[in-house]
Amino acid sequence: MCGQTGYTAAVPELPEVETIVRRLRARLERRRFVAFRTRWARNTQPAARLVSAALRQREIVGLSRRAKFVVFALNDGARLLVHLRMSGRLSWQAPGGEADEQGVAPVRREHVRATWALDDGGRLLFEDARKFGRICWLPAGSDYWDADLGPEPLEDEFSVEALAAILRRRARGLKALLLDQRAIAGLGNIYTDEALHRAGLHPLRPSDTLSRQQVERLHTAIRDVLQEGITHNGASLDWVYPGGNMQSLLRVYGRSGEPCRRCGGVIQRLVVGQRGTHVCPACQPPPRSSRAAGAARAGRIVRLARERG
DNA sequence: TGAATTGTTATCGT
DNA sequence: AACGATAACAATTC
Repeated sequence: MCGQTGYTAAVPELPEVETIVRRLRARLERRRFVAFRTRWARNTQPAARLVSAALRQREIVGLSRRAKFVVFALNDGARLLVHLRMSGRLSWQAPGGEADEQGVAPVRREHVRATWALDDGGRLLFEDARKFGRICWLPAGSDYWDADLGPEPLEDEFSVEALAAILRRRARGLKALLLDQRAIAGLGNIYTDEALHRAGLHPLRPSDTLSRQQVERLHTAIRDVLQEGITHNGASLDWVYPGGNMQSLLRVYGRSGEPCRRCGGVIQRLVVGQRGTHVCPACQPPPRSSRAAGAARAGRIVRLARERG
């Protein structure tokens, strides 16, 4: 069970996208696109016929991940980006065969929004129940996209110093900052909650108030939880992203009402920036300001209850 | 049945 | 004016 919440979503974050890329790489690298079709034009930029023309006979020279984007590097220097957003999935279909399920949920034909035919007769399918996913073709040399993304947290450039500078530069709640792809690339709701719990930091803690030791703990927590996610092929919480094992290792996400695995306290669910947020109140003490705000809210609720009798 | 889910963008407030 | 917080929105599932 997931506490009081009836529905959870396993939106692909950095470890899930990395896993998808690794699974697809051998199937796609050195293949050529022979056709592209979209059944939901709004998800494709520029217009589908332009993308189709641009991709025809282009070879995929590299498949990689940047933030939560799947990146196809093409032999003319252009790049094709796929962002899965909330419910996107990419699956490979063998020549003349069924989709390569790898033992996971079957392709839902009605949710296939785009297809790429490959020169070996195989096909790449883009399924996306909620239609929030995006397909974007970038001409050679275009880097405006990359410029808006923060550092990759698993790369060497993401040092303790780099994180300290990011935290110091702005005075924001830690959760909002970690979710901001312009600050750090690749974290989503699950791994942000997990990293903050491991670091013993509250999601509302102002980012510019951390001690050096706390910055170090957060740095370690972010890298460890993402690396662990990749090692376990990501977290599978529902039909969106099957095939991973990380869900059984989560310490707070989706565990409201259950005991903290570190201290035994009860995991709580709050809403921070309109996002469901999971904390251990003992391991992640709220900042003074949020404690005061919480007390004021609680007082007001009590008063209202009294007034109503 | 409606609450829950994310990233982007527009708007509000300080 | 600049920046941070907040709301609205896309569409679907259970």
